[in-house]
Amino acid sequence: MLDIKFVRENPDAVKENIRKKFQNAKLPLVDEAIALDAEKRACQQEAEQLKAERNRLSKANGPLFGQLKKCADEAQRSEIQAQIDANNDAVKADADRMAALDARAEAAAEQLNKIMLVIPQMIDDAVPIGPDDSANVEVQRFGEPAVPDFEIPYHTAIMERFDGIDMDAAGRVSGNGFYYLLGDIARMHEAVLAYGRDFMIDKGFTYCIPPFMIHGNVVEGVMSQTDMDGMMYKIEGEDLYLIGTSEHSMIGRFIDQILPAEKLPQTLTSYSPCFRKEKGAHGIEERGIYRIHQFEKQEMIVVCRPEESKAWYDRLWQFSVELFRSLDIPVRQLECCSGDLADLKCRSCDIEAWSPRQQKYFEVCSCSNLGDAQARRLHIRYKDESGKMQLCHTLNNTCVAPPRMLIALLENNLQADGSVKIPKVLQPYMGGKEVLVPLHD
RNA sequence: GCAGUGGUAUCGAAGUGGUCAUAACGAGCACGACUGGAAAUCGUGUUGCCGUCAAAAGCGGCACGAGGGUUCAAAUCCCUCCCACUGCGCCA
Repeated sequence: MLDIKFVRENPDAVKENIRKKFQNAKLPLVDEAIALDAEKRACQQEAEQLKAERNRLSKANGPLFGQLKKCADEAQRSEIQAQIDANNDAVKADADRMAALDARAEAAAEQLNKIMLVIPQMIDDAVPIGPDDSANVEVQRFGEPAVPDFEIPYHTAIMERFDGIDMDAAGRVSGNGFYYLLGDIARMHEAVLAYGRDFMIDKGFTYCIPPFMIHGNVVEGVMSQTDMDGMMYKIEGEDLYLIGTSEHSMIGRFIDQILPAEKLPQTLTSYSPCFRKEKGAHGIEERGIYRIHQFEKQEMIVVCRPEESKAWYDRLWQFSVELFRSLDIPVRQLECCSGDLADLKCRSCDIEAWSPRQQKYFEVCSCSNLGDAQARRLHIRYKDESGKMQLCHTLNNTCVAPPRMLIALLENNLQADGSVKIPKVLQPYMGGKEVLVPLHD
């Protein structure tokens, strides 16, 4: 969501940004937006002049009615009454024109808003240019991606050795995309979450458990229309959506708020289940608990001053790297290219964990700087030292999403004998266990 | 879920169709005066959005929980919805 004033003054930059994102079909929207904006303002200006006149005449009637009540003289009374009638007639004369102008301005504003929701956010200079995810750029690796000399089974197969998963029952009960986790595997799931939570608390973040359902206007504020259609589950008959990530309710928390400057930055780590339709995403490597309709996640979000968001972005993704390295999981940072970047984002990168089975990296965290896009839609502002209102910037990053991260954890800690080492930092959350021994083959 | 009460600026609160709603009154906050310094006291200031403007000032429009309606004119009357509090009911 860009500022229409910015679009008006920098149409070429906005178009260039659209080209960089390989969305040339949207190029005409820029001129359409500018035309609609001009139409809106012209109608608004004329309507406001008429309203000013109406207000003046109506206000003048007030004292006249007062005089009318007090006055006994018949001649004077009819004179006052004539004046009132003249005022009323003058107001009525312009009523139709005013209504028409209002309607035109409103129609233009509505259409303009639709377009503005679709014009992408200006991307950060650091974003590599490319058409789709194939052009994403590996920036850095952390840890040695080891390949063991024994075979690593698919993650559901590993879990089954511990009687840790029941996909069949989940299918019967809820359909494709759900899971039952059991025993030590379920406990490990919670251990990872709890560890992630404490990790972020140690970084100074405030732990939060948010609402898991939110109103439609909040959903529209935090994500683009296309993302919304492909992700969000709506509650029938209510203005409520199941959240796709706690980012939605966490950023929504600041809707219509003017934050005192000293309350920034807001740094929060939130737990929630996440519900996603995952429309159209299927494949051989997406079975099991890799891509599901419901999972749990520890998230981190930051609301800060505009000039601080770039620094926070770097800090946030580094937290993810540090967390995964503390669990001995090799990771890499993958910078999202312009074409793969969601329309609301200025910059985004994934932290990917090493899969020794596939011998490649797969996404476990996603870190994004939304700039002022969410703040503009949700009216999240702060008053700076000079008393001026400013939009905040918002950022979010996965701390840990256990079902998917369990895949990395199990694969990277699997031993030749089928047991799974429990990383030291997780042991306190696993009742002190150092290793999980399979119950059967 | 039912009933009652309420929602006005940073907070409390007055205002029940016009004749000072940006909003009385009280508090808070900021600045100034007084003081050796402070308290107290006195004075001044203190909503946001949009438009106009290069910008500021100024001017105009909009906003009294949200959205509609009646009217020349709505915080005030009517309708729908939301939220909070209290009581009852139900329920982890």
